[in-house]
Amino acid sequence: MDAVIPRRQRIKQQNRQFILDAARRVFAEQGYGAATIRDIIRATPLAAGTFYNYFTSKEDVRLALQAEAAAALRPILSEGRAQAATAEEFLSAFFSAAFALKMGTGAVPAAADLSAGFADLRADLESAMARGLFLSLDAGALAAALLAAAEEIGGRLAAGNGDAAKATEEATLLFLRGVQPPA
Amino acid sequence: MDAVIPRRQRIKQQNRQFILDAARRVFAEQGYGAATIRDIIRATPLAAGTFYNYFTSKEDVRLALQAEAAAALRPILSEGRAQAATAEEFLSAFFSAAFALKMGTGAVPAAADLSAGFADLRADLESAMARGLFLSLDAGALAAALLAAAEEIGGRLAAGNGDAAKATEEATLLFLRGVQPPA
Amino acid sequence: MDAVIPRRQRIKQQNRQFILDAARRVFAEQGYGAATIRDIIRATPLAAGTFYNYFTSKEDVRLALQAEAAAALRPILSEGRAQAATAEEFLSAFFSAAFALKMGTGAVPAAADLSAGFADLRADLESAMARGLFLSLDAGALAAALLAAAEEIGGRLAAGNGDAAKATEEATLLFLRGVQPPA
Amino acid sequence: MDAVIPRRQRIKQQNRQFILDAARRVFAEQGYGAATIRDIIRATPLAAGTFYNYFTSKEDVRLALQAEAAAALRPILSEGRAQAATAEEFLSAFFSAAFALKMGTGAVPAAADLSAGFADLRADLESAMARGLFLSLDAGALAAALLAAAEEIGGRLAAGNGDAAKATEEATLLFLRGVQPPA
DNA sequence: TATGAATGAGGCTTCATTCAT
DNA sequence: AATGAATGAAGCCTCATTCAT
Repeated sequence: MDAVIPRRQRIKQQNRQFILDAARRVFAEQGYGAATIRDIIRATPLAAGTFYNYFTSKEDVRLALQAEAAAALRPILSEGRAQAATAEEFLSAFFSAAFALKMGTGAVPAAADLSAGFADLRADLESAMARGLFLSLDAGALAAALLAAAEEIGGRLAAGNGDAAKATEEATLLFLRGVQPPA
Repeated sequence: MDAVIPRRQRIKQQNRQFILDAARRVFAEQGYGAATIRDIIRATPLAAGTFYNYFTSKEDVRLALQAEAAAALRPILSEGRAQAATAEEFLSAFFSAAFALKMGTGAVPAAADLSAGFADLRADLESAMARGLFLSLDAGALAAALLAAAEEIGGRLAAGNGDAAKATEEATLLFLRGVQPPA
Repeated sequence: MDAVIPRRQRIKQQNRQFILDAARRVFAEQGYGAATIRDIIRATPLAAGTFYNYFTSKEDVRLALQAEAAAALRPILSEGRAQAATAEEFLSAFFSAAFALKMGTGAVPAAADLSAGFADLRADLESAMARGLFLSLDAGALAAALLAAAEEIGGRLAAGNGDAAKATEEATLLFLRGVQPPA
Repeated sequence: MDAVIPRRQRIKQQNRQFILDAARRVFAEQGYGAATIRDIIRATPLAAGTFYNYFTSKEDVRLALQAEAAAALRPILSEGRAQAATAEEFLSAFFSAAFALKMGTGAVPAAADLSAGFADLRADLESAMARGLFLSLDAGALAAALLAAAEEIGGRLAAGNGDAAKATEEATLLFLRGVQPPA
């Protein structure tokens, strides 16, 4: 027999999700700063006052959204990296997952903000450096560079047309061997 | 004989600059979306109505600011790259100029948005690839990756503590040779 | 056999009292006008909707509170006056009881609004005038003056520091013999 | 030639007065706590936002109103008392002025809140006590009692029908000689 | 051309009240 | 009865914009 979830609670959960989904759309369209709470509830079947039964401010929604994204991104972004035996596998896994996310082909709601994965990526990089997979660089800076590059290139893929596989390959090579032609 | 600029016109020019400078500060502090025209004029010695003698909207100011930034950034970001004889020189010149800008040590007002230099960088990269300085990659993607990395790492430098010289060196090496340890 | 009060009814009585007590506090703190029904229920362990099982409006609560206060004040304020043989005893009994109430040392919940005792005081005064204890004045005006003075001076006692006994004596003399120094 | 007051400034002054007058009416009708800023501007020919060009809050208006009342009341309430040679003259001058104010027969806008005169009255009383006109009592308590009585009795006069002259006489006698019948 | 007050739309938040559970 | 979430009206305040001076 299925779990008997009380109806009230189910609706509460659903309304909360209405707001989060609407906020994701609105933030993506207008940017966080320009978005208003009214914009969010207007993108919802709920009444104005109902917003405050779930969140206290726009910032509050953003934090919830971030937590949600982090929870969803973490396993996807991390899975390939943990098993990577070489730097190439690591980078390839990272860019592949990141581009999939940005292009919405992943299982994760669109408008994913990769920055949610910063801490994980950094930790994975430090671990990989310790294992000798990577040169020892500033892991924070490298994580920032990888995420920023993935975000930008991924955005370009998502916006126009582009081949995620080829982009993954190029990005991997870029960060693997750099731009210097072989001597 | 020096140019005789009528007094009226000089004041006009000055007021326009008041608004642009205030807008740069305000946009940097609050983000473009969250900023209001009132915020801008409040950061100015001018009266509310005066804004509309110079600009028609917040967007209008943003475009002017972008044009200004592009004009100011172009020579600074480009100068070293044009003369670069090797990829290393090219990258080093780029990151050095970019970090200087982000840290406000450059001659350009802070809060510089590096994206204004995208088109130039891309062109420089294509030229460098043609000359064999760089591997032939997607120049757009590479420009995006370089700018994004510079923006992120530069932001980290500006925010906390960091050594621009060392960051320049690391970033240069990262993009020059990649992360793969020598065989 | 003791009265067997059904449990249900006991709880109902208790909830009603919760609301009345909370309302007294809230009205005292914010004033009747500024207080909201939400303020009242928030000062209660009850849920929002429950309020409407007991009262229909803020005004409704106020009336109930007033009736309660009148019922509680009446015997206290009246007891001494009824037996007073002289004007001095009358006034002394009145001020003593009033100040005790205002200072919360009486048996009655604080924040007592003395105006609830107006009608009684007026009647007592008329009776006392008829007995020749008092000069024949406008009993309504005198009652108003006595209550207002007691309220003000009592408020001063409750707020700051003050000696109720001394204040009672002074107020009694003030209204007994007036401010004129003996010839 | 008359003073040339710039038109803009005249209108500003007028609008400020619109708001103050409206606020006085609204506070008198609904009480300060229950009144809303919207109520005030609705009682005005001005637009909603205009309120904030003049005041920052309801409290701000109240303070301005109080200052205005104090400025208007001070000379009226004080004039007779300063010259009073006897306690009777003092009290008579006080009650006469106070009742005139409350009944709106004075030159001062109605809804006057006598409490604005507290500090002055207290000072006058202390001075009168020093001159031996009054018994030495707690001047603060006496001022409170007089104002409260004047407010209450004055309110009764204003509300219903009443003879201010007779009320003045009775109140004067009450505070002059007290309620005790002559032995 | 600069000023700054007026305007009313619209965003934020809380409220009274209802009603399914 | 008690609960507490939903509703939308309404209060608070700031905004973009206009326009008389």
